[in-house]
Amino acid sequence: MNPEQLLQDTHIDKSSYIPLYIQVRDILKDLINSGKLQPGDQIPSENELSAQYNISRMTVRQASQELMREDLIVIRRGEGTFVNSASHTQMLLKLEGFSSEMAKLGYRNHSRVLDIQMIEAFDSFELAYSGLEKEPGDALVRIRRVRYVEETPFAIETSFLPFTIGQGLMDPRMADDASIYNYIEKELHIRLSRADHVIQPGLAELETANLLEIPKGSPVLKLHGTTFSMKNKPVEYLEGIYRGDKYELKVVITK
Amino acid sequence: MNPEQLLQDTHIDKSSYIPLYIQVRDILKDLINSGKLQPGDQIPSENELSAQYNISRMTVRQASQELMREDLIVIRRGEGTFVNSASHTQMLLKLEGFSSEMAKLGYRNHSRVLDIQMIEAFDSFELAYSGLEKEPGDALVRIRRVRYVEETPFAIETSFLPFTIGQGLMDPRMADDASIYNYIEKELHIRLSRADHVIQPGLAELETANLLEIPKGSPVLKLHGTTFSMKNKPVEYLEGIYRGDKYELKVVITK
DNA sequence: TTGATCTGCATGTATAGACATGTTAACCTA
DNA sequence: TAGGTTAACATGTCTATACATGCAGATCAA
Repeated sequence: MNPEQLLQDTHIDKSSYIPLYIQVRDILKDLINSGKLQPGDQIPSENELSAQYNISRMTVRQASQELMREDLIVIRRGEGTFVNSASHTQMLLKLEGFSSEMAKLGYRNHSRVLDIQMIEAFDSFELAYSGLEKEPGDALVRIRRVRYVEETPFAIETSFLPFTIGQGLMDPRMADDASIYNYIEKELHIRLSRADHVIQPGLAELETANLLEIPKGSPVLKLHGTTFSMKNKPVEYLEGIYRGDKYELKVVITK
Repeated sequence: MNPEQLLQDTHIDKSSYIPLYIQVRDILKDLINSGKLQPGDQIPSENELSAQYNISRMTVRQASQELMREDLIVIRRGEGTFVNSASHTQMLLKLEGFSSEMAKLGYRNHSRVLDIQMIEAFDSFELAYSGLEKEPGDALVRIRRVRYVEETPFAIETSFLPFTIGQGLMDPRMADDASIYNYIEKELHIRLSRADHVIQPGLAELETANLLEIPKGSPVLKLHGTTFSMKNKPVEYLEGIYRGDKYELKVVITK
């Protein structure tokens, strides 16, 4: 559908008390929600929209920036603006690395490496769901760590990395407190963009319980998901088990 | 500390390849993280900053808008811009109402009301943490519901509402499928803005397990928190228990 | 003293234009 | 044909300015 058809029944009211950028934002939102714009579709360019409604491009940008923050669209410089295909994602969680967050709050935290191994993809059942998209037999590096705040263990994290990324972490330089994300960003110069994770409740099994120093069967949060680079390549599949009594998910829900 | 002292050692580099608004953003971020600006402190006004660095006010605004989105500052029109006191909030979760979300995915869902009662504040231990800020003895309306997807129960939700808001829900019109949020927004014309929630894992107790049709001791997600109106008044305190096998938290983490 | 009004200052919205930079596809050339 | 260049177009950054609107404190009037 060309821009004229798409926007033909839309209009803005310059005399309205509703800000113009809100009106534009809502027009685009409606087009997406009504299905007239499908995931992946390109949205009329900023110049087209500003011409269509006779408003300045900066005003259009205010609208599209908001939609980008809401994850309804993705904006690609030089290319254009598109309806986000992951628009069924119901929830959005922003966070920083856990270490820096805890450090900011004044807690000392560190990790203890349980083991670092080279394994074959599909050794682990969950890899089938990992998004790492490895062929069977491809090499992966698996790192298992226990994470502590002060002297209390609060999580077990198992990272699966493609061999090209993980090999540098297999040598003895991989000290207990090395940050995998730091290594990927600072040493390999791969910039990370996002992670898709799923969080579920679970019960601590025996080995888990021992490592976390809690009774077997205690409630835990289980997390698994994939971290992606800026180029949208999966760089890590993570499984984490977090103590329910020491770890809670703080959440601010906004409309 | 006056603006001159505060900003005296800061500077921006107009010839840098780093965008000016990023430089300003990071200066302010540093002032906050270093403690030179304390929670509640007022940040130099947009005009002061634009004069200080000899950049346009729109560029300053780009910086402060980002910090606002990161929850580091609060901007109050007519008043000024201040360091956010709740800056320890680590995570941000966006979501829509569950019903509309499930409906969008094609699932039929409904609720069954267990009971609706008028109670006194602090009848429930958790109310002390609820943010409803009621005096002891103030009247509250408590609504307990079991929520179903198709014919399977997936959650028990207990809502505590201030009497002025909840009283309209106590009459028989409160059908099983009435949406509390719909009622508040459509009938009372109170617009909702955000909710602060905490999510933790737990184990299903006997009554819970029976209602959710799962074995006693099964893993569940426990949620509690407060929903706020646009005017920042708490309108609901919610406790929810979600089946771990039917409910998972889908999460997209972004930088 | 109380209440209403005014005023200064803060942020909110909007403009029209300039230049920078990333992406793609068409084109040209060896 | 393969490879490099260019042009068109997209978004990114930035300016200087204007007027609107919200808030708080000062001022004035009953």
